Amino acid sequence: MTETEPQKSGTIRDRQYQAIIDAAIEEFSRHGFRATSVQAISDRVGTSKANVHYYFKNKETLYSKVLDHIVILWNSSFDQIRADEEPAVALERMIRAKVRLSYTHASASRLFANEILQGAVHLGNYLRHTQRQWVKNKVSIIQSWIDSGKMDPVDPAHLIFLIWSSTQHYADFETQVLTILNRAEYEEEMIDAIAEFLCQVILKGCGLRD
Amino acid sequence: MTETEPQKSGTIRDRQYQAIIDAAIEEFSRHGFRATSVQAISDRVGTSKANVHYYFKNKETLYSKVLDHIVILWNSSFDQIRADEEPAVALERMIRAKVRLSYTHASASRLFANEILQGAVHLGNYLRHTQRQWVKNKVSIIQSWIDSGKMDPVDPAHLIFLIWSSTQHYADFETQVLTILNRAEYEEEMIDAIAEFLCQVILKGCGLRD
DNA sequence: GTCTATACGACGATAGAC
DNA sequence: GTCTATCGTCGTATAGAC
Repeated sequence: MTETEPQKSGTIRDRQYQAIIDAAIEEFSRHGFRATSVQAISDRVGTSKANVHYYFKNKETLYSKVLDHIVILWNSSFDQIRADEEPAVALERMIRAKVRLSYTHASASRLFANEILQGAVHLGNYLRHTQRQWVKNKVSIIQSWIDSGKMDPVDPAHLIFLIWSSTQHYADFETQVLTILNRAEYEEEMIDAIAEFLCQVILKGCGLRD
Repeated sequence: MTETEPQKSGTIRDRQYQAIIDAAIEEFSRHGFRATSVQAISDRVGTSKANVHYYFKNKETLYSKVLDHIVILWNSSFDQIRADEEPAVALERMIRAKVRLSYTHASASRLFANEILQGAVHLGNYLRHTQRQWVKNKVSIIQSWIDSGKMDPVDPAHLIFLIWSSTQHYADFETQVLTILNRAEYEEEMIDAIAEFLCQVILKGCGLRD
């Protein structure tokens, strides 16, 4: 955190700021940018519409701050896999971390999905620079594992997409998954079972098990 | 098609009706229900807002008609896999069909994703009945393959979710995928490569290859 | 620092002329 | 069957009282 970013505890201002951000994540994640009203956010905080505008000059900047928040979370959570690791170990760690992230930060995941689905208007630069570079880096590591015969020759970029899609699915399509499985909400053991299932199929699918 | 559903060709009424449905799919798929305006739909058709209200009494019923449209498409495209088939053949056919569907009907896929993401308010009944039954049926077929030792013991429901998520990803997260791969749009050969990649990893991951 | 009041545009929807 | 005009509501955003 920098000194320009308010802290959770401290002055009323800082607590209000954080409360608005938290409420905004929930609202934006369910309805996207356009369909979310400042009224809904202020209701959730328990303050007035006008007060939200006092802290954030308009809806756009509030949305941007929320996205910044999530991008920082994403970047810090994306595991740094290294070329000198065993691919089975590194990929399993990556899959398990992403499954947990989808569980602990489901709203953030849905907000991200909403933004991409609608064309990533506000995240274009992040995708083009930060994330493209991140993928490029991981692709070259995976390729080095393939070249040294440690795993099957699979397309590294699509492997990353497969890990992203299969793990995020449980956050983004939570409603569908829970409805079909006839559950009210996820439980710890179900999350572990999902991680175990994905590790089994994906790692074996890359020639890293059995 | 029933006689209550207008045809593509025929009277002006029928052509207009279909044009509005098509435009609505595009708008709703990008922005979801709430953030889509009837104005945007009528602009896309090239008619007036009032005229859309002449064909559909309100936004809600238009949205419902569009969802019906997509559900029918989904149901007719979901391959009927049978217990007496070889699992490798049946699952490969299912994966390839879903990859193609994400390519040829990307907007429909995104609209569906938007609806689930926002809590599936309009699709709750479909998920609870039609789709849950469909999954139940496929789960028992996959389980029979496992019981007869034809494939590894993997959780059948999660296998279906894996196939759904990994294939839909290329439609729903199209913007992210294309940006990271630095492409303007998908090409036929890329779609084939994706299908091949997913078949390789998922089938091998279930003990159905090598 | 928070609240009331309000401006003003866009929205969904309808009525009525043609 | 389509168009213009218009209604009431809700949206974002601001000004000013306290």
